[in-house]
Amino acid sequence: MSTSTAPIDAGFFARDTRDVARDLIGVTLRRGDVAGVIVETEAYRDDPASHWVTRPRTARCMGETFARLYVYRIYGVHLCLNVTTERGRPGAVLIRALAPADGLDVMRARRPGRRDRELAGGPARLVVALGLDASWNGRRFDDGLVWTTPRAKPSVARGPHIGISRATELPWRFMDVASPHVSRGGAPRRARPQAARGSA
DNA sequence: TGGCCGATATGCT
DNA sequence: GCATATCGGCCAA
Repeated sequence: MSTSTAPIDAGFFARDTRDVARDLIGVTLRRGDVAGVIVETEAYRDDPASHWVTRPRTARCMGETFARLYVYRIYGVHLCLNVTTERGRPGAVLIRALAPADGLDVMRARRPGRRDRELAGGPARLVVALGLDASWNGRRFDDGLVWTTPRAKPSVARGPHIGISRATELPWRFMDVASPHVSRGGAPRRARPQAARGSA
């Protein structure tokens, strides 16, 4: 069965980062035979937690490009996948979780001994599940990856950033309310997610 | 040049 | 729930 149709074009990313992060929920991300539905994202622009501020050299692409992959290493071992956004302003969207949709056997081979929910439910996990590495940094978003919009938009909730120590009050984390594949057990505890129609 | 910290994941208490 | 692995980038000296 096909749950996705139209491919995303580069102009999709040349918009307000929060709108891009919200609209990426439900999008299918495919690399070869492996695919997953994006169920959780985070938006970063020029807030104090953004790499545009904390790692200006490596995150230079946030300000100079849109629709390019930004892959960085964290805590020595893990890689995270972002896509740069906005024309003429710094911005990037962190892909935080996928719901596995195709190529489950390949994902299991890449992450042996993991439950299906843990295959791609986390920023570093989905990088492993898709078989990406640091060499993907700087590529065009569609160089080796296919992004397709959902036939029907899922219900999107918003909540605060997680995993960071600054600017945690910004409600720039977006997630599919119906998906059990979001990281950190789903809805945030301290601030309950709210409807995310319209950016703020 | 040294030291500190991080947009994480995992294992142990 | 909390400590820790592990390393590149960044800032202070």
